[in-house]
Amino acid sequence: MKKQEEKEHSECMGILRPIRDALDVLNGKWKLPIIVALTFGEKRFGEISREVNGVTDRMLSKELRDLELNGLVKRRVENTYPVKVTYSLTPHSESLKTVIAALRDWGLLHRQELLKECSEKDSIVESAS
Amino acid sequence: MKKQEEKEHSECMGILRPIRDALDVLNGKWKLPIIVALTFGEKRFGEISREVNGVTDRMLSKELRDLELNGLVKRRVENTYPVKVTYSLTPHSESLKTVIAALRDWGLLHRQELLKECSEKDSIVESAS
DNA sequence: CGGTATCCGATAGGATACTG
DNA sequence: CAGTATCCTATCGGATACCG
Repeated sequence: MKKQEEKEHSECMGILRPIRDALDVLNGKWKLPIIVALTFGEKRFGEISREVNGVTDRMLSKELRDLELNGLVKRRVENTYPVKVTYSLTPHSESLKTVIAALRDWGLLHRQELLKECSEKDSIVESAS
Repeated sequence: MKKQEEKEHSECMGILRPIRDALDVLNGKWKLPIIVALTFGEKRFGEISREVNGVTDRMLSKELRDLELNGLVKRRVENTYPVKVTYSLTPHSESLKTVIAALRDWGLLHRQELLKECSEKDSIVESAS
């Protein structure tokens, strides 16, 4: 039985790892907003900064580097003066769309569910009063 | 044109909110492991504690409360002595399975992609040496 | 058994100033 | 323009002790 439990555990880990990978790639306050901003076409640092409302240069810089390391964003530098840097989504980032759609759909469904629960609780409170 | 930009922004926010909701529900180091543990059937606090490797009582308690508030986990108390508390997944949590599957699939795909990029970089380094 | 209370270090992220 | 450096706060999560 010990063997069985260990097997169950390692199976869990194997299942969990790719899910964690995916969540980690999307996690953080600004990654999604940045990705969405870039879906409208390639943009320069300053443009993204203006379109993603509230992001600081520091965070934008950091998150863009993260996304680039994950192969979702391409950084291109033009050696003009001043330097012009443009960011764009990679082909690989296309594969994210299904995931994002799944998250969005569930997010909407979930909100409905919470409202439903809420109104059920309300009616219980009402009937108790 | 200002109007257009504002419209674009609010549309982004509308798209982003449910995605963030979904991500927030799954976020945290222990939520997924706990959910997976409970897919094998309803379990007691101590059982989950043992099966989810490395989690502390504090975190388990907190995350279970979070999951319950989000309507994904049901907490049932039996008034025996000592008290027996069992946790189980709700019907609503079933709807998560598609999302988790999407995340897992993409996580696996993404790992392949990173390996591919890596080997491409390697061959560039090799050809440069 | 099923937690809570307290403390602590690590990390995420914001504000501001500065640079090639 | 496209960032970096520095500092600061808040939240996350671990360790340990305790409780009904």
